[in-house]
Amino acid sequence: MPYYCLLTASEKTGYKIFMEYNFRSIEQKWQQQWEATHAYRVSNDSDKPKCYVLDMFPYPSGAGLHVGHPLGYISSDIYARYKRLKGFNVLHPMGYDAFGLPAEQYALETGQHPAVTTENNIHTFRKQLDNIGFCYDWERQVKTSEPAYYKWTQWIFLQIFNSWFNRHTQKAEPIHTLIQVFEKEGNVRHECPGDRHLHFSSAQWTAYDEATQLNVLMQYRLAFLAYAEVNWCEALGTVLANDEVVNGVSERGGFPVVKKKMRQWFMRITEYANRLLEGLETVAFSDSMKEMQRNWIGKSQGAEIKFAIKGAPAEEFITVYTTRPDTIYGVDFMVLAPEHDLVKLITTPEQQATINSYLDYVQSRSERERMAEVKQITGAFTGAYAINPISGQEVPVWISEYVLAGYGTGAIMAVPCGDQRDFGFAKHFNIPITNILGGDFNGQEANPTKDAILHNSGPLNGTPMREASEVVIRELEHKSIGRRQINYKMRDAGFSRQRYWGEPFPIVFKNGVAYPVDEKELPLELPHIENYKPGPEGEGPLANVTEWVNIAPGVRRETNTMPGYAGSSWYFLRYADPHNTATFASRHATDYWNQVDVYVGGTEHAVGHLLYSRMWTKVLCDLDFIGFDEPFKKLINQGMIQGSSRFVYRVKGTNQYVSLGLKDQYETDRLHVDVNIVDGILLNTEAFRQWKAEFADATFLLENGQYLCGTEVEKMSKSKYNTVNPNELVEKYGADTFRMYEMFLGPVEQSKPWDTKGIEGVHRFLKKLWRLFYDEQKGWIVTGEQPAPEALKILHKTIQKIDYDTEHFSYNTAVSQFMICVNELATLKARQRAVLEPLLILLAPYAPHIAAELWHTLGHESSILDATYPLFDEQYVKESAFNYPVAINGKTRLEMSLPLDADNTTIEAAVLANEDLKKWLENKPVKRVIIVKGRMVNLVI
RNA sequence: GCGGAUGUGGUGAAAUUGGUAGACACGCCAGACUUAGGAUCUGGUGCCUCACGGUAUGUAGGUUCGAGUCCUAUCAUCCGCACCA
Repeated sequence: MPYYCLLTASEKTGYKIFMEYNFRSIEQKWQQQWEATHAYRVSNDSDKPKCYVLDMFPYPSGAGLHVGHPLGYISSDIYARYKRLKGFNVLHPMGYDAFGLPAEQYALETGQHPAVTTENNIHTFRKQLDNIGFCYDWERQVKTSEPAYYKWTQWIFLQIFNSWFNRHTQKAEPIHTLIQVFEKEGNVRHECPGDRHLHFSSAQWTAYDEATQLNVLMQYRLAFLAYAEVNWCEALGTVLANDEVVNGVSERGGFPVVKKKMRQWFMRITEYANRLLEGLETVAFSDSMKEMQRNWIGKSQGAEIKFAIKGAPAEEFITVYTTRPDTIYGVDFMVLAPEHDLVKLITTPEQQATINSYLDYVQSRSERERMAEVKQITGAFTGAYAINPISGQEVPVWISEYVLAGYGTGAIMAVPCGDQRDFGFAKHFNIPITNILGGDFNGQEANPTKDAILHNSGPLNGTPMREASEVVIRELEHKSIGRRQINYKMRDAGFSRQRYWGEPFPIVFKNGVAYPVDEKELPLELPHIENYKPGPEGEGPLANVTEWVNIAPGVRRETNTMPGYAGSSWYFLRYADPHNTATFASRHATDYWNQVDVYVGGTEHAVGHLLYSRMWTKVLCDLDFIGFDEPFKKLINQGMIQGSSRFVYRVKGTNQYVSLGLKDQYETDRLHVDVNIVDGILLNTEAFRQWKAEFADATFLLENGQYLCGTEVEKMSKSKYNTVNPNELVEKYGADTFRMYEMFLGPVEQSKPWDTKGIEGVHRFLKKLWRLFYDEQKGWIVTGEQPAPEALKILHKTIQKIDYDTEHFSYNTAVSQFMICVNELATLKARQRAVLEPLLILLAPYAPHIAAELWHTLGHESSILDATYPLFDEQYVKESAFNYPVAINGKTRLEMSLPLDADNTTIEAAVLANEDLKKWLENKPVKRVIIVKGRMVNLVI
């Protein structure tokens, strides 16, 4: 480590400078120092135990970082530094999820290439991150939009494309093993996941032409092509994301959006449903997080039942999935999803017009709306009747938007007495309701119980529902009109985007059949374009780059790109070996770093990113590229930092603004005002006038000489002017203060609104800490004396608490403990090195710069980053007596100091002998004495 | 609609997991030092009450010697729901 010129307090020059806590020069100095010495460089070879601490990498948006982002980053940084002090070799990398829609949208509006804006944004992010003093090993940075990175995204995609899921072994295997099976025995033992009704023998397989064979294989591949609906906006000529569609029209321009079927790539994640579910048992995610994933996967047990259609050909059935086969006699009608293939076939001529107009209506409805708006019951009768395969009863077939095509079979058997939505539907359309619950159904609402005795159920009458399911399933299977079925709510994950700014697929189509590009051709680079407009027929912009798309006559490249989660599904593996050009990461590196020990990020990724990356990890593990099948051992969810917006009230039609308390006397418009020109709720009126030209002539109606703003907690966003830039706070108070303040706000997992106000308290704490070392007049005041027992006591209490809290991510209480400790040491005037030195090590993960500075001034040549973490010693904190609260009937009345080793009899005697107690006892006899040793005494009278 | 989370002073919160509610801070009040204070230090600060005391953890019940913590019901707010990342 190069020696840095440091002025100590004893030197005459610069004497004054180091009297005060000058965070700016300290932080700058140490950041430069750490960079120059590569202090955060991490090696893949070490004798130390490893620890992998990872942040969810950010999408580098144009808005830059706001105070919400660093919350998780600071948490993980503290943990990483702490683990390093504890003797671990810690991998703590950072990178950018650099592909994405906003950059492309911005390109569309401004003509700037996404690669350029993304690079600019990354630059801004990096500057902001560097300010806060993180211990990232930047030599391992990844950017998902770089060819050197997405080469491996494409490569992994090809591995997934070239794999199938063997349900017998529950593992992915290379597709050639499946071909061998087909050649030997057809698909008798391997049900086709893409089309269950596909059956062929080995003879048939060998007779198929190549295109047919490839089509069949596509139905097995883990990355596959299928048709699915997208939000199609004719006017914009493009496919829209769900959040670009508002109330059935495009967010931009308000044009109508309809659903359109397009050929798309998918990940067959449903094959992994069970393993994703079981894997949850092996990871340390919060219960709520596991619950969310379980619900998303949505495993249910039930039966698939085929209902014949009256008057239709015998081979046509309405197949339904139900978790309640026991209610089969309660089926009063059937409901198909409006998109169901049978709708066209079974609708009677008389009902055709009704059905058509209903289908038009449904076209305009988003899936979200269809699920959410249940109060409004809609539907249409097809005119057809289905025949209950168990009871033989004929029931009408309806279509309704509350049945979704993507879930189950896209059709349900409706049991209104047991299902509230079915009940509402039946009531609304006057469909008679069969009561199979007897007295358990009141006719006013459905009763979804499983504990009733069946009525009106033919031979099942009198059977408890829980037993009936089994009976019905057996009969269905016996008659071949249904079967036991496990169903998952989870759907295969759409993996195509009709966009430019994403990874190109390494796929070419020859006469419409998909072929993988040779691995040697990777990376398949994204061609540079100037025009970001969509291609014909809703294809992505790449379709316009004809020279890139058309390779040879009849040979076209795939023009879709991969979605945002492609690059993020495996990036944690790349950090282990980021510069490898021969493979995505060497087996040596992934074996060494293995699973991420702690993963920190927001709950918004609860299902999407976490499930996809878990799936990719499982595939790579099955194919033996890595040695573990769960990527993240432990997950910490950081809460959202909400914005706290401020409002001014403009008198309608004027440029006059009235203070909060006076606004009701006027008719006003509420306007967001930049929180950065408001102190608490006091508006800086001068800054307001300068904020925007339109406010230059603003006049104010004040209360008590002040302008008070209204407040509201909202999402932190630029448009609400409630974002707070960490840079400004770091500039004003320093990175150490900022880091500790973010942690002081409350538990990491909890969401809370941002309020800058309290930061002063943390800053004062650091200044107070500084004054333990430096006196304004005397300068450096640390001594080598033996510390007082009180000082050692508070030190060791602090060691114990900080160690525990840091290990458990309880950083808010850790910061409090630092404050308590420093307050106490200041009161004790404790200046001894033996107390202050361990305290600095404890503090180093939280406030690394000030800790490093004082450490250095204490005379250490070696870095505090690798100091030895202090050990807690109980002898210093032992107490001999405890101040017992004495309660009567649970109400604390007085306190008594008693020796801690006193036994219950002694305590009881001492308490009952207390004179002050008399007035509380009101001469009533003590019925019972409850003593909790070392805690409290309670007398019951 | 489904799923998840959160409700404690004026504010952010703490509470060893069933045992003295409000630690630590912000803010506010009073005072000291100071040429000055947006520096620093001291004291106070849940609410009601002059006080004695009473009362208090979204609301309503319950279990318990004892409940912020456990149970039941209920209300409110926030987040996610598959093409934002």
